[in-house]
Amino acid sequence: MGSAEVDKHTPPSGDGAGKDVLTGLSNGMDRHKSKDKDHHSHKHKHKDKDREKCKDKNREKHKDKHKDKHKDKHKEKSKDKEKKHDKEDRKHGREERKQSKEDKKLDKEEKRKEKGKMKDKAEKASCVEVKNEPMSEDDDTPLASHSFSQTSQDSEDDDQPLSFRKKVKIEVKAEKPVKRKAEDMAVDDEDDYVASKKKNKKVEEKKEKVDKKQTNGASPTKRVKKEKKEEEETWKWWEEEKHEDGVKWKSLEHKGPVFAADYEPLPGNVKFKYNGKEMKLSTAAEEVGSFYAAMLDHDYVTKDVFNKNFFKDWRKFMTHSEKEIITDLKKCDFTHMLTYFKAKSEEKKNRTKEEKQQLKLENEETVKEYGWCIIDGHKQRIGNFKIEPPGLFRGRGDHPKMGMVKRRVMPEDVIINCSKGTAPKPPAGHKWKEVRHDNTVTWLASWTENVQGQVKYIMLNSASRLKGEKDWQKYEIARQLKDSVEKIRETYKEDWKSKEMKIRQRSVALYFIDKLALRAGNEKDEDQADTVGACSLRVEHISLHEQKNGKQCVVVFDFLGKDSIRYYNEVPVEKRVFKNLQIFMENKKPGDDLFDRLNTTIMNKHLNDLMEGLTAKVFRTFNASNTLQEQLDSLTDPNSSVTEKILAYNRANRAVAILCNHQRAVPKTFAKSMENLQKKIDTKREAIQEAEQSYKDLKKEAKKTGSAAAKIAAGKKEKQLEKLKEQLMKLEVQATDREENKEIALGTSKLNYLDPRISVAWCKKNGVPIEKIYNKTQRDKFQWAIDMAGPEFEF
DNA sequence: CGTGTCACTTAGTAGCCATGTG
DNA sequence: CACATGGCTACTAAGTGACACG
Repeated sequence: MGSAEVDKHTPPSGDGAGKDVLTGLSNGMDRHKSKDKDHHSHKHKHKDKDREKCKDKNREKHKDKHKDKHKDKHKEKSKDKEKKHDKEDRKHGREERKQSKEDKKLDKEEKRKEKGKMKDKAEKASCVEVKNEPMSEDDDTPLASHSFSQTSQDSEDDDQPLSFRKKVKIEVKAEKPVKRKAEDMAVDDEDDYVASKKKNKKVEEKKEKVDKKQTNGASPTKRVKKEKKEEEETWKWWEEEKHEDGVKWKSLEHKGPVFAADYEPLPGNVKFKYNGKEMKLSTAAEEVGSFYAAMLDHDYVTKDVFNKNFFKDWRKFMTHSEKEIITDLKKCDFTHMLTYFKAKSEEKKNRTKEEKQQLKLENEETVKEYGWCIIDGHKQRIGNFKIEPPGLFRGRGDHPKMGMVKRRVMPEDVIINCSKGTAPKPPAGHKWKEVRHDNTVTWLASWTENVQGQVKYIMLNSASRLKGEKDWQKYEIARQLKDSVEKIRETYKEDWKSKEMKIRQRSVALYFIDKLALRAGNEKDEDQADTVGACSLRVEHISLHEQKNGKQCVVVFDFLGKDSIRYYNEVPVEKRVFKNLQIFMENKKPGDDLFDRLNTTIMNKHLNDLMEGLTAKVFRTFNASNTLQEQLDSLTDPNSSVTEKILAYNRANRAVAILCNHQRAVPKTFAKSMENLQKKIDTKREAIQEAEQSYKDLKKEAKKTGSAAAKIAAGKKEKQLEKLKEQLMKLEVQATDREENKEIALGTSKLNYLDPRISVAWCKKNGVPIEKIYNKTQRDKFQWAIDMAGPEFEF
């Protein structure tokens, strides 16, 4: 992680903002962590007790987890590299945040008690007080000094800070024997299905072509025409009628997932040493130990949390006597194991062609057998048909669970979902955990992973109908937003003036979501990395500057978002927003929620009222696609070469990636490859000069002598020169492109945010082959768009 | 209503592999 | 032909958001 992570934490370049050295974190960060511990575990106990009431099964596990929590609490973190400063700071902030949340909680509880008595009074009072929340209109007086907190303190419930988010997740609970859905669903094999219970709200798209779809593309003529391979790949599902609401398929048949290969014990000559002495480990302990050994070169092993988690989990796999001996990870010597693994992978690389061929074939075989399913009569590719192999959990950022052992998944853990009567056979000697026939979901198989306790799914590939249709629908909603966004913007701007704190917070958060394409920011548990989005921003994540770099009312954002990617941005905002932020931050500690009366549920409920189907993430899609469209319109010169057009496209794409903060680690080989490219350019330049010279000479000579041969030679040279120039141009374009791209990932936006029809239309309009924009997988994923968008399509 | 569960999308990266180059 | 290099795919973590339940 190390270097990569550091890279990530540098501000994104290119949008003109954010070049500063990180400052934002300094505010109040030196605060102390401490005491929170007690509160914390207290909380846990409560929770757990409650839970035990309902589900006593998990008792043991929970106890176990308790211990974890305690131990993990004290992070000693001794030697730390400078680079980690800000991270450290964050951690402190977090500790404090926990603490302050605890405090708030207590506060609130007390209040609640009182409330009973004072209810009537409070109610009356609140009406008044709400109105009294300060919000200076246009005047310039800073509001920072106003005190609203007093009043709001005792005001009624709905203007109270939301209750505090804490909830320490259920640690991997034992599976409860779920069945329900499958059962109350009277599924009949062939083509009966239950209408969904969900209400629908969907985007009705044009679905005229009902005629075409006499049974699933079974029309023989069609088949014959397509013949050959990918007949199914050209299944134009987008011309067919949609399933009725909530139903995802009518028939589904597959072979079940592929399990990870069994563990192969190390050969006897590969030794593990403890405290300098060789030691033969039991198979289980060896397997888990080898996970660690294989990561010895990785940055993870320098992290305390990682080591601690690993060691603790590892011990669970040891025999009694091993446990007794191995008590300190530091005394473990895995180097021999690592050497062995390295040698093995080297060996792998050096395999002969035949061996490789053989392997490839075998691979193809399993894909053929397990990589496809038949859904509604069509063969479709499965996205991930292999079950995740065991290993060490690699959480991103400061993940409290990094290093924990991810257990091997057995058939007994796996739930199969398919049509009745088509269940795949479990591997010999095993049974499935369950077979269900739920056609309201899209997954083929699922299991619960032990580290985070989340369900993992086997689903279809993105080229499939199931995924494609959803994707299409996503963009349709985004386009709808385009139509109403102006009104929505007016509304939230109006709301900045609202008397009600809650509404002002909501409107400011929405402004961020819209303007900056921030994510919604759901609440997170304490046992996940500490990252935020719009609704979960904390005071410590922004700083306000009346004046910065010649701009007024600048808000500096500096926080870790999804995947612990840093978001840094300096944004000039409207005065009203600025003032509101000042108020929101008043009397709060750095670790407190900026929008304490807001969460994503509230936000999304509001959004849904504004437009059916609207949620926070739609803004990201909309803004991304809209930006692309605008950028393409303005950057594309219809008279330029294809190369230049592609550069323009990439630039537009890049603008979106910057908007969405899609970063990547600078490729390790970047500097070198850049150098090489530069060299090439230089050589090319020289070549051009030479060519120019000899061209001139030839021309002169031709003029002088008038000989036809000389003329021809000159003409040839001219052509050559042109060619060279073109090559140079290409190289230069490539260089710029690469430089501008070094820490920006274009793929994510291309794949998830940009309506493919925009790109398709652009290609068609500008005579750019679609292959220049989309590779094979991408073309597969976007078949629908490629097929239906003409050059005139506009987002 | 708060909380947990479930399903599904979005995300970055490791490492494989095709490809071009010297 | 060996090798570097960049592109792509597979992988899986980490989000969002709907809904059920007590």
